[in-house]
Amino acid sequence: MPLTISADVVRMIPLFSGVPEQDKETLLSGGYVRQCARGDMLFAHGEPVTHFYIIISGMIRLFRTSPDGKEKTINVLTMGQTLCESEIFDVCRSHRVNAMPVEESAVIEFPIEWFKDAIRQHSHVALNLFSLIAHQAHMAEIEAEHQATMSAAQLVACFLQRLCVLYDLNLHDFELPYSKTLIASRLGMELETFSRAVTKLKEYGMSVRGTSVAIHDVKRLGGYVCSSCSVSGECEAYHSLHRRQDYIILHAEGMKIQKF
Amino acid sequence: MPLTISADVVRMIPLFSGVPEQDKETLLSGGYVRQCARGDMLFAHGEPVTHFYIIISGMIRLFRTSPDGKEKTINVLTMGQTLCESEIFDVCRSHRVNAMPVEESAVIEFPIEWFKDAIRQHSHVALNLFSLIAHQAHMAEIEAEHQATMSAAQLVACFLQRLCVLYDLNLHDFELPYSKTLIASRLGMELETFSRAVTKLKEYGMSVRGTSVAIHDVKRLGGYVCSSCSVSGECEAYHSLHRRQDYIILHAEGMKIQKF
DNA sequence: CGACACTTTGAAGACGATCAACGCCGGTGG
DNA sequence: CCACCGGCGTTGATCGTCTTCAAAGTGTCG
Repeated sequence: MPLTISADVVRMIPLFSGVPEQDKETLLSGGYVRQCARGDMLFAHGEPVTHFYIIISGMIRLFRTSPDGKEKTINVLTMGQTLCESEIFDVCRSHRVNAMPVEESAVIEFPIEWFKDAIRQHSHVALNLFSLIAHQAHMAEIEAEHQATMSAAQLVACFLQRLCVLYDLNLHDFELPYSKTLIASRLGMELETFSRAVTKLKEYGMSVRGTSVAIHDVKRLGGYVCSSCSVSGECEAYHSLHRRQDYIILHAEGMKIQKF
Repeated sequence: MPLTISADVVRMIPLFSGVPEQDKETLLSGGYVRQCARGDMLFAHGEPVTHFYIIISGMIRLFRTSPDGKEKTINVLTMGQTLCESEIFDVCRSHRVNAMPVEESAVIEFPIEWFKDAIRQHSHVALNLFSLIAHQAHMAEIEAEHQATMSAAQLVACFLQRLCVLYDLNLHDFELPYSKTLIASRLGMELETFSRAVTKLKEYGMSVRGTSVAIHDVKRLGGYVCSSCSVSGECEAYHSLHRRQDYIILHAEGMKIQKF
């Protein structure tokens, strides 16, 4: 059954940013709320794409399995974020990833045909979806570049600082939003490698105790660098605290120079 | 000055696929042809984004430079492909990459405001642009996953087979479209590593002599696997020869098992 | 023929994966 | 209350892979 979603949650949905309240209601009324327990599959790689999803609570992990049984986490999504943005437009109508809640979660699901029709009639949402996908493409490119050029320690330093931007956390003292095992998998490295990377980063002004992290010296860790001006180096630390995901650390410079 | 572009070239532009001839003409009339010599910069990382580009001849390399002076090639584009698809929508109005012709090239350039206006009036083009960006996002994700999970030899095997699909080459005998140095940089590895990877692949049914490559045994190299059905393994080799870029090798299975 | 760009090969070193052992903690059952 | 267990994370040792540096080989074009 359609269900009223708390206004706080609706405000967290980037897809709806700037969209008139009335349109949001119309759109939400076409969705059904689905609860999903930790470990259930929301959908699996290869299954036909039937819905578009908006997460309203919890945390969902996207991952792929390789033939030798290893799992690579593609991303971890939380409240307000969406699933299958580009899959619903793919000529090949099946899921490209597995989606599984890390913890008890709830999503709103929209039948794809209904949803495609809806965005045709709500151009503002279409535009948001467009910039969302454009942004994802950008981030994925950066990700690929990082994987190809950065050391494990750099990847970790970069990721943790981006986490702070994304979740609006206080750099100088925050809690990891999910387990180290999950972070390691997200970064495409082994848990042991992650653990050692963290140890290394302690020499660079970062302390970690369980899930509590404190980054004392941002600049020593590489600092925030806007992906668009990293060449000229005009970006300042904290440039990124505007909760803009496209500010990322492109190069943890200090670390590279000091070759730890 | 606006210039008439050969119909053959226009047919190669995915952005225009399915668009009425008349609309193509209208759109093209808003662009100016720009010649660009090998080694010139078409635009540089950090500069303001002023145009949208369609390549009409030659080959253009996108790359970024890290603070320690290393260059990472993001992609190599040829006739029919476009530049700055998502950059023109970015809130941060500056280039995210450097663009430099590998060889004498020509592009049509459109002032971004004019172009944005044009796609508003040509919904078919807008839709094409949308699916182009969605596809790029997908490929970038795959790329990041590959970088994180594949060995150098697997990356090379995968890349070469994708090249054949992309450029419609005969797997059993084709010429590399660009230098090994460029391919290595594109794959984020050193030239030496690339060279050794190729040597290794010779044991797996591939011969390379200069720029001539022949893949004798596709299945031994990992084969083509559709990214959407790789789990079930129902895809056949040659599944991908339909010149569909979204068919890629997700896992070079044989190679992994044989652990070369 | 020589200059130069491009590529290959070898040897040494850095880095990450893997395997194994152990510590820590929260929960369950006796 | 304690013993046991399983999930999670750390640490150490070893091994394979990729980078780096150095040298030599190949090819093309003037």
